[in-house]
Amino acid sequence: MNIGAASKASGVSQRMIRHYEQIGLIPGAPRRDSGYRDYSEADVHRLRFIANARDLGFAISEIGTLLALWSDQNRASGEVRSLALAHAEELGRKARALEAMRQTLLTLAQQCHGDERPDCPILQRLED
Amino acid sequence: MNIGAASKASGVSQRMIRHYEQIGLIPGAPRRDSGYRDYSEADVHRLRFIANARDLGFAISEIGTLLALWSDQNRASGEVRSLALAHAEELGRKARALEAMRQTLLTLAQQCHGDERPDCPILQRLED
DNA sequence: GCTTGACCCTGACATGATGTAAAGGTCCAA
DNA sequence: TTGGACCTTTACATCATGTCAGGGTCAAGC
Repeated sequence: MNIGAASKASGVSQRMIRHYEQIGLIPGAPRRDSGYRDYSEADVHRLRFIANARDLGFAISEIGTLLALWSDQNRASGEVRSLALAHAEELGRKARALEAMRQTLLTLAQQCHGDERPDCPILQRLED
Repeated sequence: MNIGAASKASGVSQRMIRHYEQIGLIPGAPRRDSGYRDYSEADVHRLRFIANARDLGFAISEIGTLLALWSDQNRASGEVRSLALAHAEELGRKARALEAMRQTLLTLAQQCHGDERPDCPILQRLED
């Protein structure tokens, strides 16, 4: 399977497939005489795994660990679980930070009459 | 005032002050004979404005608009308000996306016994 | 006056994940 | 055989920020 087909089947862009190969996240695909990369179903499976992990917000480095655990038949599920929980906590931190910014903005916007007059509590707050 | 003092007074790193100057977010500071940049209180004031806006998650391009509105005595507060509300909505979108990822992970982690056994619903989910 | 340490300058490289574009080789069907 | 769709590598861009190197400046103390 060429990289284009592997990309379509996995949902990972060609650009990122090559990138993952370059940074060592996935092994280099075997090449045909033409130099074209050749992918198997198992490769596509792994790429889909990566895409799913990205969709859950895991960073590339974490995905490296997940891939290692995935292919380790003797893994302890506790390891995967604590990695997931740590990541969930990090996501929560980020979400709360964004939400706090949002609340601040909503509060300020509420205090702003928002008409033609130049007077504006939002700008005043940014000044302090 | 040298850039170091301006940085301390405003909370913006020297690196970022130079960067903001380079991308045109702030005007270039006047130079002494030595080539050192020289900052006024007004400059520090503007830098603090930028730092506050960054803390509220505004992107540089948005801050450019905010700075223009800030220095426009004839601005309509409605403009600032709608910019802030649009940004708040964007923050909400991001926060909700992170929260959804987090919930998915927590649900999966709950279904994972998390012990020495290799069986793990989290990895199974990533496979699909 | 000289040294020393703290400060400043520019330029470059790095991050993380991804897109895009250029310049060129390959494959297949008509 | 030709055209179009595909592949290759390389390089540059994004966004905000850090850090480092190699060099100039300033001020205080000797």
